[in-house]
Amino acid sequence: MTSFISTYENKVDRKGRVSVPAAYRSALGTETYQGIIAYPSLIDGAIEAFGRGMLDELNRRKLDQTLDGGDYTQALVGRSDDGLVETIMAISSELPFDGEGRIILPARLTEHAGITDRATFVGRGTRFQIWAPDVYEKHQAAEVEALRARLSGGGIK
Amino acid sequence: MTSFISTYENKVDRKGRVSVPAAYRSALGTETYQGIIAYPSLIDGAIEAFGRGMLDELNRRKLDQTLDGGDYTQALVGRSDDGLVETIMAISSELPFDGEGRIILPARLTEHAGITDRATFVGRGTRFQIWAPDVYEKHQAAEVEALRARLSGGGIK
DNA sequence: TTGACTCCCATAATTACCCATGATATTCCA
DNA sequence: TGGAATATCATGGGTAATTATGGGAGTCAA
Repeated sequence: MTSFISTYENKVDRKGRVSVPAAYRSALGTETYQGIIAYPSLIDGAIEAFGRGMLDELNRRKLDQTLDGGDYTQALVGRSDDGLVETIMAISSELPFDGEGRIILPARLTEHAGITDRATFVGRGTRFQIWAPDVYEKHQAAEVEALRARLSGGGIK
Repeated sequence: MTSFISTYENKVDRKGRVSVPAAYRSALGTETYQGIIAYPSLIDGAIEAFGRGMLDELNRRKLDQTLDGGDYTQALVGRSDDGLVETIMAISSELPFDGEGRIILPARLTEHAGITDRATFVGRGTRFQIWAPDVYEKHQAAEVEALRARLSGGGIK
């Protein structure tokens, strides 16, 4: 199972290139396509990213579900109720690695995330995010604080 | 089931390496990945650690749950729970063993725990903690005292 | 030409890998 | 059963490989 964990802050050079952390690249190692899939987060001011394997898995399970449910129209024509997967496909970019494991972030994505010369890669298990460092720092502090409050309340062992 | 017990105090050398107690390593023996997962405790001034198997299990269950339920929204945008797994993934580090069963503690973690040249490994059953020896000593004394007070008061049945 | 992009090479810092040592344990066998 | 041979462990250090980063040369299209 590919698994993205930990956070890394890397530089974005003047050509717009940024190294994908080696740990993430090796997590993607088994995949044939050398690169990542990315799209602007629908919730956070960040970039969402994952491997092609994850994309295929999503499509496969979605197809299974529609076929098993007898919804052939949906399977063939590709229309679902919420259209989320189709929408994600539409707004996603394929970002191939160069020889050194770097990608070029399209302007559309850096603008959404407010990324200029530095980028923070944040592991989320099955996928990862790319943030502007200062934005992420605030977001993360709030996230941890909420979790800590919940833990001290005895919610998790 | 992997099970960590007892405490050990080991040296942190000038390269930042520290031996994981052999008893803990053999408890992890069945796992394919040779190393541990660690993150700063949200409650104590210590490092929390466990095997890779536990992390994968967390991820797998989360992914299956969201995809099998047809909840692509959660799988894609990551709001399938209140953020616990997401946050743990972000603040965790993957620490692989070298040939001698040592790990390198990232600065982020040693600073959180106040660890400099020595580290105390504390078994907690399914997981273990890493403390600065002097900090742990005080913490442990207080913990024992609280427990003693509770027991003598007849609070436990 | 001017960008935008890909491929290739260079480098400093970090990390991984290998071997060595002393201190404990453990095994073996006469 | 006593004691030597053998393992295991924590620790230290040297060296090769990897990583993140920067820049130049070549390609293609407008």
